[in-house]
Amino acid sequence: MSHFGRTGPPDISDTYSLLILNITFRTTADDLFPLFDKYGKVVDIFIPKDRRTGESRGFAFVRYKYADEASKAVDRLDGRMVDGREITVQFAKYGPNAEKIHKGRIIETSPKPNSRHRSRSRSPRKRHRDDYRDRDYRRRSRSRSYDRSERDRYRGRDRDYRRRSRSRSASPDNKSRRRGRYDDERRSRSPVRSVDSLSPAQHSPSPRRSPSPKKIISPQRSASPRKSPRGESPDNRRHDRRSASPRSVSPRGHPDASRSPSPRNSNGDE
DNA sequence: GTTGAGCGTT
Repeated sequence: MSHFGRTGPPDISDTYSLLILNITFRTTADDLFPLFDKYGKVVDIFIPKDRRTGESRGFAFVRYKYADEASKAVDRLDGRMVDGREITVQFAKYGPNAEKIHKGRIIETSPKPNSRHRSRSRSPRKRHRDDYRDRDYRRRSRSRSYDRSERDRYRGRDRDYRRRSRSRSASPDNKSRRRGRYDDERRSRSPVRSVDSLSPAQHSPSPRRSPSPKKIISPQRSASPRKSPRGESPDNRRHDRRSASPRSVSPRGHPDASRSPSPRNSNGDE
């Protein structure tokens, strides 16, 4: 059952490969096997997974032993609802090594080395989901050496690079525009570490909220530092830094109240 | 935890 795809290509000499598209990211070979096996002898089922996340990429390859059975499976299973999605079943056009395939069967061995490596003239794709992947990988790319070496090993396979070759080189405007909601979430909690990297001076409850850093000490504040119930909240501090105008904004909406406590203190107190 | 055009591994 689960042995599909784990032992490598068992026998591609006389098999007919079917490409299954639009399967869910949770669909496994075990889920597909009973379906396809009903229409013929299934030699192998392979679901390409992402090397980094290990998740399914959303399509699968089913290899039949006989062409007529494969053809029948295409006819019967194409458009079939699997796991809530309508799958697309068709004969594979390319082999594992970029061989040309006719009706799922390899009719040509790997192309000449000096010739064009990959004659896969595919229509331009958009790959918008690379955005999430890219940021996701960078996040867990703590060990770059592993990720790097892994990519090197698979260098030459455009399908491994097609997803990476698009971003990075895009204009900054484009990048910011293509950010999805996931990026927003990440940025939302980014400030957290910013606070962590702040200097200790900013960590302490900042009594200096007046525009004049020199005269930060106020007698009233020193005498009653607890006057403001939320004046020492870390969240408040962070908010102040962003607002850059803490005193101009009063919780009650009275700007005068902020400065009224000691208008002369600001200049006469020292 | 999410997503959705397409062609593949120990």
